[in-house]
Amino acid sequence: MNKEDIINIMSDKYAHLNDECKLEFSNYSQILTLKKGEVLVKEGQISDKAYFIVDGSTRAYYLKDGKDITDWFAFENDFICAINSFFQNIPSPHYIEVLEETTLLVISKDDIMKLSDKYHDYERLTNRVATKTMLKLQARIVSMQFQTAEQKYQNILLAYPNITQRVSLTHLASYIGITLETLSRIRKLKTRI
Amino acid sequence: MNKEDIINIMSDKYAHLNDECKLEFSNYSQILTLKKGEVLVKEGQISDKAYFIVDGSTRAYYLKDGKDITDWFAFENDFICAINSFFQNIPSPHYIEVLEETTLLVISKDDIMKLSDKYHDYERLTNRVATKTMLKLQARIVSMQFQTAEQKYQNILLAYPNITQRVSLTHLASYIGITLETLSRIRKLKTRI
DNA sequence: CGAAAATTTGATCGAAGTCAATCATTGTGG
DNA sequence: CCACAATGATTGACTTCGATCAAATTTTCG
Repeated sequence: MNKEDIINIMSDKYAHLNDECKLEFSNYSQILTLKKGEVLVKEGQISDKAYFIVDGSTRAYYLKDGKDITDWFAFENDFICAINSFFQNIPSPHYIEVLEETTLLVISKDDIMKLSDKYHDYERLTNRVATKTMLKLQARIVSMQFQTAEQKYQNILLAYPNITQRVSLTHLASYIGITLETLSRIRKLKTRI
Repeated sequence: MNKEDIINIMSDKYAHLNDECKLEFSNYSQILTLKKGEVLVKEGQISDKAYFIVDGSTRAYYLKDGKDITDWFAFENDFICAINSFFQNIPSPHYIEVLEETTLLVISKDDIMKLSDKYHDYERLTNRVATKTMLKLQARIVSMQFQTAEQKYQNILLAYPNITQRVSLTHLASYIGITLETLSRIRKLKTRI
């Protein structure tokens, strides 16, 4: 896929961009293809890049006391960045890695800021991305606070019906805030009933 | 305080607004003063209003199986709205109430959208509000996922050192996702040591 | 094919929840 | 301005869900 097509998808999904804005965005961004397991961001690094997933999947995770905890998945037509580092210019607590062969569009924060200052359309697009992310985080807090391990699992299946085919149960369990063992037991019960 | 002063504070805190934009915002917004316990939004209501707290405090909460769970506090110079209802035009799962005598600036979603479409400055301001909220939610997820009840309490004290003087322990406990009894026990230990 | 990674299964434990009974503080009407 | 009801906070006894630790089994892939 070429950059213009990708930017059109983005424009359709988030907010309309005028032609001049699209063109300039195209000039500022690069297409990147990575193999499974390759790393976009490492812990401790200050990352000023945002990634739009054209095809494939990625996850952000931390190592908390040696344990690998997935904090975010991003699939086709999603954005991902090292959220704390990107917005607060601090060392990233997250790693970001690619879960399969993945094609991305990369743009730097500087360029996003230039585009946002110059084009109202682009400011609107980043606003929509932030707002959608905000709503998703809000829903996740409700899920974490009120749901049992089993409800959390059912809930993620509703949002992403085929997620178990795309990510390992280890990553999925840590994402919904339960242990791998508990997830395994929940799944066992479900197939029985 | 008059509207112009309030809008200047908002412009300073979030993103600069030009004079024309400030003036128009002033025309679209209303000052409202409420007494302790008065309600801004009720569960089930579709709320299209955003509130900027000039002075006082508010909280958003749900009734989950009869239990009152605080989901958000807003103090001076914070925004608050019924986040799900406002952005997705659905019945609000939240109530929003005023915790003490509180002065607010109210603006409707329609007017926010008009201002955002017309003024790049205003779009930028709403973008900043969404981004800040997103980062706060993200931090809260990390806190909920990794911290013990005691760490959650220490954590909220770091962010809001005098929060226990402004909100009841009942509300605080539910906000950090622990029971009132557990919070009480944590506080007892701390004063002893 | 065989090693490494992922998942399942089992046994045990503990942090925090629940339920229940005071105790303390606050605010209002007589 | 006090009484006392209502609300908020503390304390205790007990329970539970899901974590942890450990081992076995299955899957993946070089």
